[in-house]
Amino acid sequence: MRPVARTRSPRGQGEALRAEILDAAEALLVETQSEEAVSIRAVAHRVGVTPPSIYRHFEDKASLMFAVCHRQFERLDVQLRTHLAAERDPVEAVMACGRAYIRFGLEHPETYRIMFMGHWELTPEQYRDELHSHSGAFVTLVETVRAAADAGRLRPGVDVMTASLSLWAHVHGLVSLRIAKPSFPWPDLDEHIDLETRTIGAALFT
Amino acid sequence: MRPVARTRSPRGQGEALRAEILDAAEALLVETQSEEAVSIRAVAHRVGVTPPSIYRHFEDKASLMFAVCHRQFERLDVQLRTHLAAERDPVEAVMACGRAYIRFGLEHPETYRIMFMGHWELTPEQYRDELHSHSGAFVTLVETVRAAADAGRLRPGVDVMTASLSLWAHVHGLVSLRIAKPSFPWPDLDEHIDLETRTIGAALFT
DNA sequence: GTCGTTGAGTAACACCGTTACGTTAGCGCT
DNA sequence: AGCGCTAACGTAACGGTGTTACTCAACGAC
Repeated sequence: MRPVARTRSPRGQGEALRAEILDAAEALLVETQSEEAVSIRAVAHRVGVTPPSIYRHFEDKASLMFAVCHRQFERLDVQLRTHLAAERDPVEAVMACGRAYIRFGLEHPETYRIMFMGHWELTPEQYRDELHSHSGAFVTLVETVRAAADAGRLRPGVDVMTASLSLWAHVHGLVSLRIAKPSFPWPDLDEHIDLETRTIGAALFT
Repeated sequence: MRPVARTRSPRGQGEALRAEILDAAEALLVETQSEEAVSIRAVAHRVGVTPPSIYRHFEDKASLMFAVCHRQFERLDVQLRTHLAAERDPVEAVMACGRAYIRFGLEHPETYRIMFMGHWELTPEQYRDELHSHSGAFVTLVETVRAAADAGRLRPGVDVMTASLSLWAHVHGLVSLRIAKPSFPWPDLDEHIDLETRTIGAALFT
């Protein structure tokens, strides 16, 4: 019945299974693009282990899913900073940041859905991680906006935090709507991205 | 075991139970503000009926949840048109529309979450309803924006559809972020609404 | 009064997350 | 070398979920 032969981890290497579980859960999520397909049992079966063994490494299913998404969002931050470094104009950098964010969200729809549309009963320590998680990307955004502000490109009467929140709301709105309502007659993605970034950009920067 | 006495519906009134189920499901959703609390069994128990009886009136759980949310969103459209009629300035009407949308979303967080953040395997007929559902509110928005455009208040280079999509994305982004991340240090709600509507308003209208 | 149809119940399936508890293997220590 | 403790898992089961096949009862028409 066990699909994958798995030899038990040596004494100190109990953490090895944790990594395998995380990989399996992420692979399952990416393949199926469905949260409910990532059941404890499915993950355990994939790793070649029994369901209860998962609980030695993750407190519950929410913790597991959170860890999976958390890891993917760390990659978002990396991706953001990469696209960011390529731009010289500070406002263009903000826009590149937004475009990269949108692309990431639409390329990982189920991950994005779980992170931003799931409802979590967060434990205090998860709360800290969660804040740090999307804060990673958000802080990157704020820094980029601040750079634009320092260059005097922010419209008068707009402060850094306000601009960042507006950008986040707008960009997240675009991503989550397109994920949630794929049946809607959306404009072409590239045009849509261009349109929205220009709209919000014009409202906030000079 | 049955908590509520329920006499069987007479011959032609089979639809009566459907309404009771809908009411019970909605009440359960509003009270608990939790989708998973609204189980088929919980709804059936509340109505005073056995779980399989639900399936005579709803194809599956998704259909039931959809019907519940659909009904609440019809009320959004009514609410929107009410707030709308109170404004004389066409741009102010758009802003009032946005503010009402935001308030509705934040006052019905779980409903909003299910409608815009759940993932549906929609049947073709549900697809039609779904399109019509949020289209109800969206069409209202488009009409309002068109009125502003007719009054020559739209910024040059911005068409009605573009403006409507931007507004929707921005407003939905604000709502869904505040619902999804209640732990984030958000600004005061009234200030936040005012800020965002002014930002997006300035970008689209004159 | 019979009969068919409509409205609902019974029992069960497969799956889920989760837990209490049993088992095995390896490192440290005497 | 051998004992023992403990880390690393497995077994079995509980309560809950959505869903379905089948059964039953009541009512209206003939």
